[in-house]
Amino acid sequence: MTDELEEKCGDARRSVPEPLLRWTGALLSRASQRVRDSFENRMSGSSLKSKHYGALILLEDGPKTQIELGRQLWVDRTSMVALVDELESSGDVKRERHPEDRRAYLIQLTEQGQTTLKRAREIADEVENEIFSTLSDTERNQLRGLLARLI
Amino acid sequence: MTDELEEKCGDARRSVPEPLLRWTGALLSRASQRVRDSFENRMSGSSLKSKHYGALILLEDGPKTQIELGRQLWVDRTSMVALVDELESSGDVKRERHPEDRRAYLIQLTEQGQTTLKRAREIADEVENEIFSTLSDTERNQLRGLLARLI
DNA sequence: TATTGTTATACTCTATAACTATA
DNA sequence: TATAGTTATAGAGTATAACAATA
Repeated sequence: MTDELEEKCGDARRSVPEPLLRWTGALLSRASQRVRDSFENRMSGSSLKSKHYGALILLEDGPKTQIELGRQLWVDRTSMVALVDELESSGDVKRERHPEDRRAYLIQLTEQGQTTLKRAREIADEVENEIFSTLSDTERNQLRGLLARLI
Repeated sequence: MTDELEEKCGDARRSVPEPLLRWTGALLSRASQRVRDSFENRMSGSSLKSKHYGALILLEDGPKTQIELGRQLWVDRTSMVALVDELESSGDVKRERHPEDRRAYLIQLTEQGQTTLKRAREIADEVENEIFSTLSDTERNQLRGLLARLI
């Protein structure tokens, strides 16, 4: 989003025009965009975008092949190459050969990746606090529960 | 999303990996993507995307300049040109000169645009019925209410 | 001087097709 | 034959900068 638009639409951003309120797709799209923008603004200076954050979260469970990571992130295998390249060049993950399948890599978190993940998680918490500031704790959990059920 | 991925991830799509469930950004992003994909798949054959649908909804209230439409849709004025071009060439809107400001156009729905809007709204209702099938009516309204409050 | 609409342009994101090396 | 990873490439989508006409 341009600064120009950011500035001009500062209010529009927080006020969805009434007719759009009835189209849940619009609500979801704005909410999603707001969270992503806020996260990436707060991470500025770092090259870590929300997709990278998602990858780090999934890798915390243990190493995964690019294909498996892509499946869980809903990212095409050809796009996974660049995603992992970026995480590797920032030092947050490394590619290790899969011991039982020489076609595949196992992507794993480095120590630095664990630090990055920790910081990103703090940022993500700040984002939620900002964006959900109008909701009570009960309502935040309600929202998460409802969203989890429709995916 | 590729057919290949669609096929392979048919389940993954509906099951967000547990660690991602805690990051609301991921939930919102998937839900938003699901609604948009479903809408655009059902509209296939037509060139109407969700942004166009949003524009038609807003124009139902009456004619608007491109800038005003862009503000409400959260679309840059340079991107509005193509968006309105597309709606105009499909015959759903027309550009009329603004009577009080000769720099501006007033974009207005054509009769065909009203028909298109009606059909798109039916599709959107189908999408909501599909995606919210796991939620009761009360829960659907709850979700919409919560989303509306955080935007 | 500022704003509306426009073009040219560039950058990101993501998808397709074709390749390699393995299985 | 099929799969993991890769490359090259092309198509959306969207941003920036600069311009003409008008305010």
